[in-house]
Amino acid sequence: MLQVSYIRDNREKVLERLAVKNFKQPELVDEIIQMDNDRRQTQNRLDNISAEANSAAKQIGELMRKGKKDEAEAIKAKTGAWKEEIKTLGDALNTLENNLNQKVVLLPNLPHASVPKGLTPEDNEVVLENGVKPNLPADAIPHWELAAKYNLIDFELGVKITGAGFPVYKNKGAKLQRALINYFIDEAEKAGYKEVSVPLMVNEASGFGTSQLPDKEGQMYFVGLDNLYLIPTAEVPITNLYRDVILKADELPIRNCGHTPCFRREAGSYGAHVRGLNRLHQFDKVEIVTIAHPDESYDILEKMSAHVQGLLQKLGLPYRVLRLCGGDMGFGSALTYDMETWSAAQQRWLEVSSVSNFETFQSNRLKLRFRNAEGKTQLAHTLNGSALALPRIVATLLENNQTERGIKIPEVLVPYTKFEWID
RNA sequence: GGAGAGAUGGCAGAGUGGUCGAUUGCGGCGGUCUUGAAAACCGUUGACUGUUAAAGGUCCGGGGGUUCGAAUCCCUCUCUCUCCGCCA
Repeated sequence: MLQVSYIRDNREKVLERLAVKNFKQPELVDEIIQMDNDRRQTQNRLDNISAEANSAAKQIGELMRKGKKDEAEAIKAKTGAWKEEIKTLGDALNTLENNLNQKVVLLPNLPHASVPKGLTPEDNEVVLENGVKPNLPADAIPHWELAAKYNLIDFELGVKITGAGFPVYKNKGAKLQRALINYFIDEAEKAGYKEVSVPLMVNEASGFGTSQLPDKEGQMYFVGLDNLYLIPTAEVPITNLYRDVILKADELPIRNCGHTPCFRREAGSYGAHVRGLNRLHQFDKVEIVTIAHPDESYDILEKMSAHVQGLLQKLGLPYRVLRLCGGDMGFGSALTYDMETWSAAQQRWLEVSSVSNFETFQSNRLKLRFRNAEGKTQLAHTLNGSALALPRIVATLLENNQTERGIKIPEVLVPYTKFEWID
């Protein structure tokens, strides 16, 4: 959520930046400024009357104590009108604030200066490409066929017990999951991220804090009886650990990592591109989250990106890094890098990670602050990224590493899987 | 699920209608002392809003009410704890 004071002071810049994100309602900006003026005016009137009423109440108290009842009664007689006006103005202020908030929440974050203009994924900027795309034999098959051939994943069984998009992993397929999770966590810890294990359901306040709510209810599973949401990503609970917290400057940056399953309704998805592991309702992911000083957050974003790339390199997967264009970026992000691996059997890039700097967009909602050099509270920056999401990694590993003998497990994973081949 | 108790500043914990944004202790910060540290002593220490800076305003779990005046009284919601029951 943008800060109203910032919008007020930087109207032109806000409009210019929102245009990069192809924001459809630029008129909201002026509406918000106008509403904020009204709000401030009302607040001012309310404050003044409250001040009068407060001092009158004090006088009455004093007079009563001195036994000057008549004088006290005289002042009391005047308070009725104030009281009424305080009530009226208070209600008006409430309404104004609510209306204002409802509008502010509609504004996406302002994109960083380096974000390319553009509307669709085709407009994303390829930052770099790394690794060698394997030349598979002509009879190479996609991962869903490999999964069946080697009895690794049973999609139909998942449909029986839950529904489409909830696969059952079996045999070496299940072991590979566990190996990847442990490997990713170990690597994150080596890079300085402290592991946390967090709840898989969150309340509404948490959903709001990381900007899933309001508006993206439709993407999350909701447990109505208890008013809880299943997490679409560990970003939500891990970032919300620091909701309503004022940190010391020397505690920054705070780095956390965690593994969770993620639950996504993926309403509206369909077609060949969602086959197999390409798009699921439940999947496992290791997430890295950083709370950073604003001066450092972009350096840290690069480091987080480098960490993710390091994982892909060690796994021997060809990948590329995209700088998302304004139109393809998430609502709350200021700058996002997507990492995609090359799936050789499907002949397409698969997104396996997304690393973003949210600047103060989340922290303003979270009330996540730190005490700066002047001793004042200041909003921190929040960043997060997948390191990594499992299913498409599994898909790419299976497809790219298929040989006549079987599927070769990358060396770095062998200590975790305890086997070298799926055959 | 049943019964009871509770929610106050970073933490602990006072405060039951007025001078309370809130006693005190711990913690934090600054200082004295010390080669340095500890101890001791002195001072300081909530957030938001607002202003050039002040003043002022708001906040004692959330919301509503009573009153000239509410941390304090009333209603309501949420959460936490204890005991009982059930249970991985």
